[in-house]
This record gives sequence, C-alpha cells and structure tokens, in this order.
Amino acid sequence: MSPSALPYRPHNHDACVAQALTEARTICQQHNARLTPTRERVLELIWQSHKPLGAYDVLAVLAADGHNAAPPTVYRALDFLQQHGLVHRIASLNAFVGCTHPGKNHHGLFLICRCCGNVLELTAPGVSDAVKNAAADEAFQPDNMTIEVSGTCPGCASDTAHD
Amino acid sequence: MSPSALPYRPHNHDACVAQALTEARTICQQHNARLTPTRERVLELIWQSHKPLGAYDVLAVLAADGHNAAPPTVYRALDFLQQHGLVHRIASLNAFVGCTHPGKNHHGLFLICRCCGNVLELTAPGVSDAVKNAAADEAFQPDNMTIEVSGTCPGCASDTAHD
DNA sequence: TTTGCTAATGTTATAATATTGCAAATTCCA
DNA sequence: TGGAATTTGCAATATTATAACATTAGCAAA
Repeated sequence: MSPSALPYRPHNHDACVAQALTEARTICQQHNARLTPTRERVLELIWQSHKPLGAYDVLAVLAADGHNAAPPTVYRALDFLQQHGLVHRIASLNAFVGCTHPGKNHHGLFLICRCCGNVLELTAPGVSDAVKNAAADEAFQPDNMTIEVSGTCPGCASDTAHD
Repeated sequence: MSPSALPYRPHNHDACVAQALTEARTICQQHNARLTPTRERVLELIWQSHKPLGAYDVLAVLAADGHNAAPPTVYRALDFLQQHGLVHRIASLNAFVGCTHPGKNHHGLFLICRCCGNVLELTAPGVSDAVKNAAADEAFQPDNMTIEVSGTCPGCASDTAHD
C-alpha cells in the first residue's frame, strides 16, 4: 500500500496530527514565521480528520473552545497556513485540508471521495507535466494549478459493492 | 495559431456569441430540453466575453433588462446550462464561462489569465489521461474533475514585457 | 375545452462563505 | 525601554448560494 493511501484506511490519526504539528513548527521556524496559538489551534482542527473543514466549522470549534473568534480570525489563520504550505484550500468545496507534503514544493492533486468525504492529496508529476505541456502549447505561463477530482475511494467502492 | 487560442486574440466576438446560441438551440432540441428566454438570455450574457461572469453580475444585467429577477432565477438558469454542457463553472473564481466545445463529451482544462481575466478552455486528453492514471494508482474511481490553471496568457506576457 | 400533469418561474427569506477597515494589543529587536 | 511591525479583536458588510413555497406556462389526454 502506498503511504499516501492513508486517509482511506484506518490509521493512528493522533500520530498524523502530532506529526503535522511538529512539521509545522519546524517549517515556521525555517520561514521565520510565528505559529501563534490561534494558528496552531486552527491547524490542529483542520487536521482532526482527512475531511476538508469549512472556515465556519473551524470558527464554531474555536467558539466552543471559549475563544472569542470572528470570521477574520479564522480566515487570517488559514491564509497564514496556506502561505506556508501547511494547508490547502479545496476550491470545489470551499473548505480546507491539512497538507500532507508540507515543505516540499508541489502542486497537489486532490482525490475527493463523494461518499466518505475524505481527501487524498497526491503529488503526481505526470499530471503537472501534462498540464504544463498543455499550457505551453498555448504559450500560457502557469503559476498556480487547481486539480480536484471527485469520485469514489476504494473503501467506499468496496462498501457499496456488497450492499 | 490554434483556434482554441481565440479568447486571447482579437476576433469577431459577435460571431462567437451567435454561434454559441445556435449550437445551444440545437443541443437543447437534441436533449429535448427547453431553452427558454431567460435561459437563452443568461447564456448570451455569459458569452458576452471570454471572462467568467459571476452569478450576481448576470443578475444585475437581468435587472437592468427590466427582468424582475432574484438569485434563484440566475442559479437555475446556470444549473440548466451547466447540465446541458453549455457553460462551465470556474470553481476557483465562483464564476461562469461559456463552453467552447459544447456537445462533445469532455473534461475541460481552463487556463485563466490573472492579468486580463480571459479564460481559455482546452480539451487536453493528455491531462485527463494522466489524472485518470494517478487516480487508478490509488484505486480511486473519478467521476468529475476540476482542472484550473491560473497564470499569464501570451497577450499579457508580451504587454508586460515592454513595460 | 376542460382537466390534470409536469416543468419552469416568481418571491421571500435566509444560509453559507468571505472581506474591509480600524483600533488595540502583542512581539520583536535595536 | 521605546518604537516599528506584526498580530489580534471587533463590528460591519460584501459576496455567493440555497430553501421553501406559491404561481404560472406548456402540453397532452379525457
């Protein structure tokens, strides 16, 4: 099994989160950026599952935490985390997931399961190359790409198979 | 020059619109679907340029037309047009563009110029295949893909080059 | 021609997502 | 410590999208 297939399989998710936070601290240090308590908490919340979380879902948890937060609080934290490559925004869902390859320079491809909602982030060089070629054919200079595929993950496919 | 490079070059855009409307009528007939006046007007508005138009931009024009329209009017028309493959929604912009390959079964790839706002839709089999392969490697069954690339179009690149 | 069905539209309200602008507090560091 | 820059708090508002229900138009069978 490829390690990237994690979200679709049982795994020790606490370890996932812990690792994400540790990596985030390292990266922020390297970038000389401040992973403040709010930012760290938002990152932790985003990482609570492999399902994308909406900004207002984050906001609700912060409120439950007793944090007196307003939308800008959340959007600012999310902007910061995106800027440092710690979370990705899934445009087709208006929601956010933790980046599973932080630090590495990459254009993610996201496999979004319609059934369970989990998102798997892949680094697919073949895809980025194909996109770059297609753009080059039109003399277009790409600087950012959004590639999101929705469908059925292996887990959900096997579940429905014997319904 | 490939014909698909049209949006980035001067062209007789009225002809573009006229052709889009004609094709739309044909397709709706084939689908046994009704291209009502509101739907046709919305399609025409979407086609007024190759820049994506927001739902509320459409709404504003309808209002200026004297049409007593509310958001659902526009969203319904847009849903209809999307269903019949006549317009595409650009997820990263929350906006809509006319489909330049209506009728053909395709997954579009969109090149979005940050500078002029024009969008070029490509049918790039190499890209879809690469995405399908990447998905297959994870045993993921894709059913819809969003591929949006933002960057600089050739026209804008040459403009800024001699600034 | 009426009746009844379905698709389409009108209408009001509201939900969900995101941003602006300014003031206050905190952190950095010289 | 003092001053600049960053971060946060907060209120208001902008933008995008949908829900729910009433009404009307198109069309075919009785």
